[in-house]
Amino acid sequence: MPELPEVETTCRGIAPFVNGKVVTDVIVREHRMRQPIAEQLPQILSGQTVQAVTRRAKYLLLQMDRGHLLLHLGMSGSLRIVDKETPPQRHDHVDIVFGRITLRLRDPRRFGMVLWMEVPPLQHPLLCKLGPEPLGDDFSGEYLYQKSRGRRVAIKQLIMNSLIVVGVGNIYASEALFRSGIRPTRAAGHISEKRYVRLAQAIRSVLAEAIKQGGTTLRDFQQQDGRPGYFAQQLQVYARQGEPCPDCGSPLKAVTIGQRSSYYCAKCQR
DNA sequence: AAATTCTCCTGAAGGC
DNA sequence: TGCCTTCAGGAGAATT
Repeated sequence: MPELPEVETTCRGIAPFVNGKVVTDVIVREHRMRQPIAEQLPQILSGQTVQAVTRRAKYLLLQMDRGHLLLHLGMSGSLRIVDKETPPQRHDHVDIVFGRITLRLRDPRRFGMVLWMEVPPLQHPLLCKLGPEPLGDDFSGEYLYQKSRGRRVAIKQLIMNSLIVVGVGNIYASEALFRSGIRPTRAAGHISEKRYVRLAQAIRSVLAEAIKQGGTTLRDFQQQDGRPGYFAQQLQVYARQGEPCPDCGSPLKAVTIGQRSSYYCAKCQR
C-alpha cells in the first residue's frame, strides 16, 4: 500500500526512463478511477515531452510542456516500466507510451487518480492545503507541538492528517509512535514539546529508512522494475499483535483508531 | 471548528 | 471444495 516511501521509490524508479521522453501514445483501458480519467487524455498528452518527475505528498507529478499530469497510487496502485509490446494484465488500466517503452499503471482497487492539470500544480485544490513534507525543513517537533495545542484527537490521527503533515500513512504512523514511545491513542493536545521533538525525528527516520529499502511491500506494492520493497522485515509493530515487543518482550497490542488498525506496546508506549 | 463517518473497490482470508 | 462474509485502506466528501 503506497505511502510516502513507496511513492518516492516509484518516483526515483521511473524518472530515468521517462525524463526528456516524448509521449507517442496513451492507452486508457479503464476510465473509472477515483475520478474518471479524462476522455481527451490521449490527445492532450501525445506529443508532449516529460520535463521533470517530482513528488508532493503521495502525489506523483509529471511536468509536461503544457501542464502537469498528476498520478496517485491510491492503496493498490503501482507504476512499472515495460516494453510496449508486453501484454497488459488484469487491472493494467493506463499505458503512457514513449516509443518502445511504456509507463504502465496497475491499480486493482482503482482508488488511484490520473489527472491532467493546467494550473500550477501547487495551486490546485488537491495540493494547495497540504501540510509540510516530513523530510523537508518546514517539519519539526516544534511545528507539531504548535499544531496540536487544544486538540483532543488521537496523536496517530493527527500525524496521519495530511493538512498537518503529508505522507505518514497507517504503517509508518504506528512505527514512528513506537520508536518515540508514545501511545497512539493519546490526545494530541496532551503531549509535551519534548516528546514531539522525538516523534518528529522518529517520523523522519522511519520514512528515510523505508525509502532506502525501496518501500514496504505487504500485498501488492511493486517497484518500477517489479521488485517488492524490502522494509516490511524492519517493521517493529505493524500487524504484529500478540508478538513480543522488540524492546521489552511484552505482547504487542492492536487497537482501532478512526477505523484504522493500530499497533503498539502497552509497556513501552504511554 | 473539529472530529467522525461514509465512500469508492478488489483480493485475501476466514467461516461453515 | 466452494460459496459467502468480512476486512483492509488513501483521502476527499459528507455528517455530526
